[in-house]
Amino acid sequence: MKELTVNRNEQCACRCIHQERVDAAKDHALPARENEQLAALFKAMGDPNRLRILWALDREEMCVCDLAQFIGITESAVSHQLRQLRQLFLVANRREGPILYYRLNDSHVSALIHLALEHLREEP
Amino acid sequence: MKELTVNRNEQCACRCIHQERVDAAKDHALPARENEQLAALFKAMGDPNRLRILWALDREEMCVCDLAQFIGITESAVSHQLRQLRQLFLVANRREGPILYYRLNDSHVSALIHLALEHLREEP
DNA sequence: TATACATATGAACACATGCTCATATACAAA
DNA sequence: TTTGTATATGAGCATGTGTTCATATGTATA
Repeated sequence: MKELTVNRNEQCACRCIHQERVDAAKDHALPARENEQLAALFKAMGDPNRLRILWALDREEMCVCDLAQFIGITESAVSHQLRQLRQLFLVANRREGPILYYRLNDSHVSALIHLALEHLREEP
Repeated sequence: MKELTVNRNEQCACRCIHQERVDAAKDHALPARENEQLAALFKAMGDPNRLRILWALDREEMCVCDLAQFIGITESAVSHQLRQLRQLFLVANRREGPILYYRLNDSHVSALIHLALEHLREEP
């Protein structure tokens, strides 16, 4: 937090126009922790390769090397990305022998992607 | 694109298990351009301060210095973030004298946030 | 056990990002 | 025009991020 206008002494540091709006916004703000989690969720979906992974898994489950070949990056890179997605509960996996099959973890992820696509397709 | 197993000569460079899944994923993949735009949209929503801005504007329109005081960063920082959000059509503004009032640009943004919140609140 | 394969992990590096500061632009009133 | 206010923009910097490479872990088969 930083003061905004401190050129002369004894001047009000707040040059905000609508204090009541600021107060109302603070009252209705998301709890800090929830805000961070929500941002982390969107950020996770905000990388082109991670989004490709999610989009592909929305159709059918795939293993790491499938995804690597699909996207055109190393399996290591895919594995790193999948870890992020796992930690945020965006994807889950099941083991079948040595192979891990990844899938979307819940229907919200798919719904988020399709809703965002609607937004895109309405703009010029 | 990189070959994955090239230890011995004459070996197949593809060690992917399910070629048919890879092909199907490629068939159904989003066009590259749309994928980039979609990722950019989520990325824009994936920063804690930008998300605070969007959350606040979902209630009522606010000007730059309101937002700056609400969040606790400089007006310059808010302005930089608003530019990003503007360029992606997440927010719009209207001028009233010297003051610019910002608002959410369409209802999808609000819907996206609330849908994502549902996802959050279902996980442990 | 030994070998092969699928995946995970850690280190390192190039690049992107968000902030502040300084400065520019835009509008309104004197 | 001049002054004041609201916002925008560019530069610079510290931090974060995504990738690859090297290596470790885990599982099945010989």
